[in-house]
Amino acid sequence: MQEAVQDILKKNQLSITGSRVKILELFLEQQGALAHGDIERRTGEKFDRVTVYRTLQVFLNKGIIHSIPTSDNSVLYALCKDDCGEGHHHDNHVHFVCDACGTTMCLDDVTVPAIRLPKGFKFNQIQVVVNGRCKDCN
Amino acid sequence: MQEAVQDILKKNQLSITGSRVKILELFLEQQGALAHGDIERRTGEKFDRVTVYRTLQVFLNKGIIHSIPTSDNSVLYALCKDDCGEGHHHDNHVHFVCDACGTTMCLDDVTVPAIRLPKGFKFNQIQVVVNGRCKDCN
DNA sequence: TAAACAGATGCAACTTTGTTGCAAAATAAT
DNA sequence: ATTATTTTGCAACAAAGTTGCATCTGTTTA
Ligand SMILES: [Mn+2]
Ligand SMILES: [Mn+2]
Ligand SMILES: [Zn+2]
Ligand SMILES: [Zn+2]
Repeated sequence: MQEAVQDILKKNQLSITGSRVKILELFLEQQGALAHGDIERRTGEKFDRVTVYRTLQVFLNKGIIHSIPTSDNSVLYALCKDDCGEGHHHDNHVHFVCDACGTTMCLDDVTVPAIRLPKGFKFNQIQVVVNGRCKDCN
Repeated sequence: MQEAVQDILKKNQLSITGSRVKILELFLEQQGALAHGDIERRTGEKFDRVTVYRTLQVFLNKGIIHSIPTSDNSVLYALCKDDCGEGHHHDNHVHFVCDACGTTMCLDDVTVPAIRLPKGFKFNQIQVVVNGRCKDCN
């Protein structure tokens, strides 16, 4: 775990600091997605709110995490698989939000389907967010 | 236009007030989606911010408008087609965000595709948001 | 290893966004 | 026209996010 964290930071040419290590650990030891608020709480308010914002921003830019849009206006973050890098995100998988337990997760094995757009439209990225009940809440 | 607005409000058993009429007009004379901020600006700050919030909330509940999640955390609203009602939304179409001009629109003719979820998952709603270039920005 | 450098952090102050209670005003019903 | 019901605006507040700047920490170099 410690190793994995350091690897990721080094690979992305980021200096190894307390907040980055701690926040990355949170993502690694968690299967679901995390909201900004979750992170603040689970770091035990050890870091300034501003630092958390900036750390997440850096991770986003480097392609270490990606953001997941939700219908209730909150932004969630989840780890990217290793083929994402600075600028390029290749997270073409479906996201699932459980209405019962609230968990939001990446369905890495469910790829987003092709969409036929009207004439003249060019697509760049397709986001699919599914609401429902996860396998633990049935 | 005036008639259409009154019809919609009456059909939904809403009293006809200045803010409701004005905000509904905005939606009718606009093809794209509107953010809360757009609405405040385009009503000329004529109504209190709180009133705009509450009006949008009422329209949402009644199924007059629906909300569109975007990757940058902002919530957009667009008119529902007439088969939506209190509680039930039937907006199973794809939403498109133009990276060039920023417009967000409903692609009413593009229905959301079926998604094969893993065993044990039950879906309720599927949101598809496509980024790219609209037909005016090519 | 120590000094120098670059980058990250915390703090304060601020902006923007959203919420709530309540009295006044507007709308609808009688 | 009077009454009853909703809606509105205000004020006060809470939550979320941003920015500049001085200080501190991690990294590099000698
Ligand atoms: Mn994901
Ligand atoms: Mn729509
Ligand atoms: Zn669940
Ligand atoms: Zn466009």
